[in-house]
Amino acid sequence: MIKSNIKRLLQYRLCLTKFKELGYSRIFSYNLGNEAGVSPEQVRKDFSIHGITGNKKAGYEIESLLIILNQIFRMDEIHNVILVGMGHIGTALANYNNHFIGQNVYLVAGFDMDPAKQNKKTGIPVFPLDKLSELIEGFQVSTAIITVPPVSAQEVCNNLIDKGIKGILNFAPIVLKAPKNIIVNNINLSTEIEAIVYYLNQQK
Amino acid sequence: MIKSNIKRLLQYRLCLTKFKELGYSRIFSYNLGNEAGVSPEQVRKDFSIHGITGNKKAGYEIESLLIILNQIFRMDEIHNVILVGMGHIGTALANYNNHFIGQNVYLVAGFDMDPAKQNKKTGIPVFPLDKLSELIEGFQVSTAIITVPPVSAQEVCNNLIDKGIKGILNFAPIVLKAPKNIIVNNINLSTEIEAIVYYLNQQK
DNA sequence: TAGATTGTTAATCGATTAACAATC
DNA sequence: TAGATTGTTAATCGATTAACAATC
Repeated sequence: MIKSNIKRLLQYRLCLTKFKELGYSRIFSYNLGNEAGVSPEQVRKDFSIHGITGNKKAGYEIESLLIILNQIFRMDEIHNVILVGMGHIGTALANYNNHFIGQNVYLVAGFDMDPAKQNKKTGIPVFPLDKLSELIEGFQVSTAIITVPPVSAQEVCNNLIDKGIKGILNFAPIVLKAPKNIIVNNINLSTEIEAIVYYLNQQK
Repeated sequence: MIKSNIKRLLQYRLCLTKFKELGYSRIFSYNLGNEAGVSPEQVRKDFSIHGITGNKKAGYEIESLLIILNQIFRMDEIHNVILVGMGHIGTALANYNNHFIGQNVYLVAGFDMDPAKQNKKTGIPVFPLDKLSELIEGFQVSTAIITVPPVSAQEVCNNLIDKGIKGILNFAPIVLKAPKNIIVNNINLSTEIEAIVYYLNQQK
């Protein structure tokens, strides 16, 4: 499970980029918290955890904050990512190419067992699964996105780990089982909608 | 923010459906926890919170568990959902029609300001934004999905709330601001990948 | 019955919030 | 300087885990 603290830091980074584009050079915890939807104390605490300090009177300098955050998240290095399953969601992510994912994160290849999908025109080249090893090694990929149907997700997951993948973002609606040293982030889009429906009914 | 307890209950529901299809009629907290990736104690505790009880020796009956969960999440009623922004992600979700979202949750209409997107062939009809009121009222919609670019997301959000929407699933990479009575679930896909990259580097 | 499983209470853990001294 | 803001410590809150009596 991804820590809230980490998610918020990444959110702060987005907000800071926005403030920078608006021409700001310094910012207070209050402004950043307001933009990120959290309290100023939470912002300072989050920074404190990672040893990030500001200026007692003048808040934080946006530029240096961004540099520190980029270091924490290794955004100064290139991270190649692959995607398995060129269905609707997979194709959508591929069409963003490296735009949906952050700075210096690149979707270098897609995979699908269906030859028709392999010829499909998307933002990234699509290969059959027997090319996995070759491309993972060639592009030095350690992170993969799974967008296959739930029945085949665990099998694909095992296959990816076997080929050297260490981190997985899974969109298939099952909880993937993997060794503890593998980072698995399960996202279930239907659950996110159903939870909203639940809370709406709670209000009544 | 969605409680973990609620997310897990929805996950249990998926697992139970799977077990049912495999022909099982009863299940122990251990089996369910194993499938959902949590401890048996966590399963029992989650059930306990909602007053769900099993049988001291024979575990839980799958069929009645599913009935109770469906009641908790109002899955016996129809929930119509709309989607604003027919870009890559929006189109992908629309193409699933009501398959990506749960039982009795239907994507009834998409919206986009671009007339070209309005004619695009997708699983759902696409309208200009001035039809929002008409369709929200006609289909009695209270939940919307936002898949527009970040610059227009807050404006779309305000517009939706103004038209009577009470719950929002937001894929735009900003934290939407909304009154407390509005349920907002912000999902940032790039953050999910970047968090994995972070944890992978932590291991080194 | 004996053994296994539930349901709940208590203990622990972690995360958020509050408070406030330090200080720019 | 006075006032505002940070950074950290302590307090609170909530969620998870452990323990175990009840019991099928």
